[in-house]
Amino acid sequence: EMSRFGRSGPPPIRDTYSLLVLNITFRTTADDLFPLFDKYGEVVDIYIPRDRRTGDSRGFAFVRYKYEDEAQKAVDRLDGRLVDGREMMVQFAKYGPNAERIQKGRIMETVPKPRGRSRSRSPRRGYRDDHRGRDSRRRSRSRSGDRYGRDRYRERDHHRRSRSRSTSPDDYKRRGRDRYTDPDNHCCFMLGYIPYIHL
DNA sequence: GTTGAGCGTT
Repeated sequence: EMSRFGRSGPPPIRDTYSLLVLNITFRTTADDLFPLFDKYGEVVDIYIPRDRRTGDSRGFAFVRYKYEDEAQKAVDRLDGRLVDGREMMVQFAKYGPNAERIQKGRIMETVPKPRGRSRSRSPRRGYRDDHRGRDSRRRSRSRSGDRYGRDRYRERDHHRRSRSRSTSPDDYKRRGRDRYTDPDNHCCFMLGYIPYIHL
């Protein structure tokens, strides 16, 4: 919901190349980063981890590219770059969202090898559909720029909503519930007796 | 209105 590129969640993390961007300001957003990184290739996602409670940036970001050479170029050109008064560090990520080890910003294939039969059937993994050509890539890049604009608006909207969110009477009711007299908690009551049952 | 090593998403 925050700063997404596609419309249905983040793109699949496989077959993308993740860069870890360190030392950015706590107020630096994906909007600030996108134009910088977009210069060097097709950015498929930018994610800035935030504090779950406050929503504050944790001061770093993940920028994902579709192609390795473009990601590499971004590292070469953007590492050490001054952004909003701080020198950001750009490097290939080493761990995935679920702590998978990744190489060159890409998740290592954990796909079990089809042992034995029918080996070289499908195209090899290094395969890139470059047959689309440079032009289609340029065009899809501008389209993602448009989507990006919408997301940017939605991000602000989301921000407004969460700021204006206040404690409702329902919250007080929920909080005031006594867990020993609340009918909804009878199960917990009974569970407390289970250790004393001998069977 | 503050902070500063680090590896991520309903």
